[in-house]
Amino acid sequence: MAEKRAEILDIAVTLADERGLAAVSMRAIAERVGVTPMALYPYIGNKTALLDAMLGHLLGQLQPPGAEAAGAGGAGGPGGAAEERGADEAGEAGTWRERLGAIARAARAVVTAHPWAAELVFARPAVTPDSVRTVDLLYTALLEAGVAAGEVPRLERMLSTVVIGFAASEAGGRFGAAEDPRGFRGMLPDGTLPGHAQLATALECPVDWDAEFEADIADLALLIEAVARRGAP
Amino acid sequence: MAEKRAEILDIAVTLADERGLAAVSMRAIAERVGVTPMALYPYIGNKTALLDAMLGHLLGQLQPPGAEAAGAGGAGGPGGAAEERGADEAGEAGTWRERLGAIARAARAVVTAHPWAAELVFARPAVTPDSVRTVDLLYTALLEAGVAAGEVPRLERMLSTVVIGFAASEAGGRFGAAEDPRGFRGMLPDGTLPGHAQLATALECPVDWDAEFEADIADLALLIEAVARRGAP
DNA sequence: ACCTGAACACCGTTCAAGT
DNA sequence: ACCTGAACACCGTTCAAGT
Repeated sequence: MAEKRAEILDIAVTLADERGLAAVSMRAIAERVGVTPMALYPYIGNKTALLDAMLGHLLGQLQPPGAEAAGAGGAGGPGGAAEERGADEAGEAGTWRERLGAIARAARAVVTAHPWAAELVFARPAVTPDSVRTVDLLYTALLEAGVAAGEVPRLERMLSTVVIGFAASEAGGRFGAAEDPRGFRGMLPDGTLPGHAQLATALECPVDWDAEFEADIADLALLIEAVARRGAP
Repeated sequence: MAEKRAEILDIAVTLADERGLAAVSMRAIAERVGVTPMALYPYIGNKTALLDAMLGHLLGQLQPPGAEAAGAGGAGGPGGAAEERGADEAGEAGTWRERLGAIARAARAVVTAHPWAAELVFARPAVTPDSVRTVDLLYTALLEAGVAAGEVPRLERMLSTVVIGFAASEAGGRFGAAEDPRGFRGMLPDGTLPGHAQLATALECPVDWDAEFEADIADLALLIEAVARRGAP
């Protein structure tokens, strides 16, 4: 009963990894399962519920070691290495800075391994047990950093937004070929881009996205310390 | 020739505003235009190009006054009030803090007025002339704040990510009913959520999202100042 | 209890014809 | 130059049958 659901979910995730979210259709899943599309419905409800479950399946892998009990679908699947590295780093040891960094890196690694997740994550509240547990780890880290209780939930949302948004921008293409607007310089009505002009040399070298992510994490930690210093608002 | 394209785009945007992005089909647009679906292709290319153009149409309204020349589609459309308020605030006057805040509020207002934009914005680089101009305003503001040139593009991306991510989370539902996890407390394997427990009172009151957005903007300004103080890395 | 098959109301897009 | 109509290869989902 539950194994069949897990099998369907596993096949759906594999399909998304291989051919993108657009290729995840009831008909395509059914073909791989070896069954009629309609036979899927008792197990997954409908298409929206399937997408929810696929995202939940992924978020479950963001947890620190010890949290993942039995079950959780067929062993492995593609991209498993990145997830496990991420999950290992997201444990409860270390300073709040290390733990926040580990969770952030794990989240980015999951989206890198499963880019289709970026298309789903902004449309669903973090209400699964796995998500709530990750949020709890962030709450604990922020409290330990000295952030006032009244500011913790907001800061958690801002942190998550930066991390998820960064990963989604990478996976989706927003951090694309936009950084060399030289082709536009002449075609603007007023003809000038003063900011770009002042940054000409800085905009010429290609971006190291790993380094940028680390710099963003470091700056967020800086912000958290500043908020902690100022105390309750 | 160009008027027909503008008419098609306007109808597509109106359709998305009224019934969501999923309702924007070639067939539905064609019906409102009063034409066969195939008659649209010479004007818009294909579905992906249509979505690109729809987003571009919106981003054009994020510009400060003076930037919008003639053209730019049919006058008005639904939600015009919010956009115009946003556009008015995003001008070039004031301190860098005021200008950053104005651009951020304008961007959020656009997504609030057209929630479907949130589904598109992470998947497309900011390469249209309108987008590049907005990025240039952010560059200029960051330079004025004293941020080192080598850090400006990264900080611009982080800023945009927070603002776009916040708006997308609101519009998409990520900032949903997740803030009351009391129902989950008992169903977790280890049974405890220490972070949530410490925040019990803070998590009980409903969130004022306008205030949260303003607090996020203020904190980003704080971070910009800290980065400016530390100078080049 | 579990699955199938036909059907319904949709998609985006191609291609040959029309005027 | 601009548009139509039929067709192709898809969708998610309902519903009545099958075993």
